[in-house]
Amino acid sequence: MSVHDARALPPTLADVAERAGVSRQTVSNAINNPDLLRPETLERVQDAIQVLGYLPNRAARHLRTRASHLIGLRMLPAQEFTANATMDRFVHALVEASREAGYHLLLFSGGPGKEETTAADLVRGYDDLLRSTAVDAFIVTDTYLGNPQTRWLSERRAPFVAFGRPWEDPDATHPWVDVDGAAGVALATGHLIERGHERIAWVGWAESSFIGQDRRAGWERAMAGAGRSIDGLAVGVADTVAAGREASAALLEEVRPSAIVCGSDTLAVGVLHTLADRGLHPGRDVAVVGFDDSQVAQVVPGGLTSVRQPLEQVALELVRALEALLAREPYDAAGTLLVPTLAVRGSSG
Amino acid sequence: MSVHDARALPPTLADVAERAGVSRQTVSNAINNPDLLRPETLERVQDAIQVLGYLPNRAARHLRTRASHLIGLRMLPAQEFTANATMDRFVHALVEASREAGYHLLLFSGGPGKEETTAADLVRGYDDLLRSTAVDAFIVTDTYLGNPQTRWLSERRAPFVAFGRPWEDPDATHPWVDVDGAAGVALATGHLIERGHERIAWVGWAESSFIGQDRRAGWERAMAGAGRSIDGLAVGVADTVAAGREASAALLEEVRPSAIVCGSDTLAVGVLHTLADRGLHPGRDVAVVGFDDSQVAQVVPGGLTSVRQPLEQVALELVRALEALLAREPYDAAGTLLVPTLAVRGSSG
DNA sequence: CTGAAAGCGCTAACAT
DNA sequence: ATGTTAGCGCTTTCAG
Repeated sequence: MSVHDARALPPTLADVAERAGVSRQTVSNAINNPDLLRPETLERVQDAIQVLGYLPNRAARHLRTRASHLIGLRMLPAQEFTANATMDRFVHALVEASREAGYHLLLFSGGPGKEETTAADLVRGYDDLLRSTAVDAFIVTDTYLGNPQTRWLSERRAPFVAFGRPWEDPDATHPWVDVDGAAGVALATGHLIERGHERIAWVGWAESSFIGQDRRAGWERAMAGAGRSIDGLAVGVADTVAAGREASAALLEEVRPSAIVCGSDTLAVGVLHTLADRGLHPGRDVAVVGFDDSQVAQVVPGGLTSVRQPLEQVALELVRALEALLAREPYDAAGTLLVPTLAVRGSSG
Repeated sequence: MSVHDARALPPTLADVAERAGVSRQTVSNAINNPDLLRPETLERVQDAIQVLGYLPNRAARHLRTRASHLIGLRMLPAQEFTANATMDRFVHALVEASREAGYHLLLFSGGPGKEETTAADLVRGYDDLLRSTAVDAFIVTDTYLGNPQTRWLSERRAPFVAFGRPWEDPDATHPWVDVDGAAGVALATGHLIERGHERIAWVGWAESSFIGQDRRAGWERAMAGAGRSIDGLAVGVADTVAAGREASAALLEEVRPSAIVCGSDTLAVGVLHTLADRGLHPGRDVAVVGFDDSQVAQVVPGGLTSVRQPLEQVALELVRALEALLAREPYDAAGTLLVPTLAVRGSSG
């Protein structure tokens, strides 16, 4: 690979054609339909491509084929710490997954500013990219916020796939991939039951979010499956460290659970604080499990056992769905539900 | 904003021109050189644009103007936790900053795989995007790895700006923005000195990285400025929690510092582990300061005081430099050094 | 199997 | 101040 001055214009099809002694379309065919060429010609063209370091001009190709090979992903402003970390891990996974499919990720941000957030503003970023034909499709991540994006994109018949179930709209027909939160929490709860815990409490979100309900359902299911009562063992609060701390303090006073399953690592960290306050040892005195396997779970003393979302797999499935969608191939499953794993660490014994 | 079927082709210049009763060029001028139009005509054209929901086709514009308005950013695979979190915060900031300048971020990933990492592989992503004219410029973040990117891009005369000083090549002429790690650590150390600490130890990286040396220099400078000896108070280890834990345990045995400044939050977490092991209270018995203001620093019980990089400002400066570069405007300063702040929490008293 | 012609949507350069 | 012409680099007809 020779060092080629980037200010000089890159070689074009015509340059390659001239060097190989063929016409431009033959070069085009060599790239897009190599089977059409006689092997001998093909090799000659490929040599020329190699020597010149030719790569098709994306703008020209995009203009002609109406395919940018770009996927739009909206980055929300920094949020609650656990949610953000998950998103960031997801972006990494997505970059890899889309690369293998020949796509690049185009990042854009929310509305025009924090001040006004009308319905139109909420979809502005999507709308602009769509109308300027900047991306081939979107990957939508914030389906749970109850915002109008998915519906708007559907109505507009814009190609997109979602990370997250269409909770509020069971009739939605777009492809989606989600992680089975209930299964993850059931896994965590089962793990604690196996370890002999009887009174396993739940500290989750107060907001009646679908995700929160889903995760809690996993705890209930596992408890019921083991014939355990859940009376007074559940509490719902805001998703903050302070709330987790207070809620767990009250639980320890009142129902004295031997283990606590949390709806998020944020809440679990709050529980760990409470244990520290009282000189209790996580895992020995009270077992604790979080959700999301954040960095905090990994470095906290002794480690925090946590449910880990298979984001790499989510990314892979999403890109696969997107490819099918853009190729107008029949898409067999509307939605895919992936099962998380449990990262077991000291806090569960 | 009417809901427009995205499968139908978006309106073009010609559509707007027809509706406004002008030529295509006039519409183009209305968008790019509105001053050339008579106010009356301009308004008519703008109305038509509004009604049709017209936005210029990016591929066509890109092809014609040779400007994609895309900035390439390479995402490295997940790394040590602190470094990753910083990168992710930076990406968020960059999305915002570039939006305001009319740019979007194009994410791409490292080499073709983990197996082979030849020199050519290391720049493959950059090379491909450059040759296919996919991006206008790059923002390079991993200048400290000693990899050939910056030099390669320079030789190739590809437009780029760097987050990070050209440590190894003082003759480099590309624009860069960096955070003054030494100043940050000096700030932290000064903070501890103010609080009356005499024996302030340093736990940093063993690897002779420039960044590590820079940060350590800040500690040395502050200590010297206050007339404190640093004899036996510095230790360099790998950037892991375990290493920070062991190093601090040894320090506490041998030189009994009253405060410990760390080269990273990772190391600081290790120090916190050691304190917990010995029943010591961070901030009361031994003060601890980290670097990077990671999420862990924020949620650890009592909180971890930490040096915070002004990444939002870094992003802003980088985009500003990039705009100047692409406009071939004179760039006054080759490099900009920004000063971090200190997020004070319980661990420093 | 290869080549010639047309055109994707836009803007730069030149007419008027 | 507005219109006309040409062409950015590519692929998709359609002929040979």
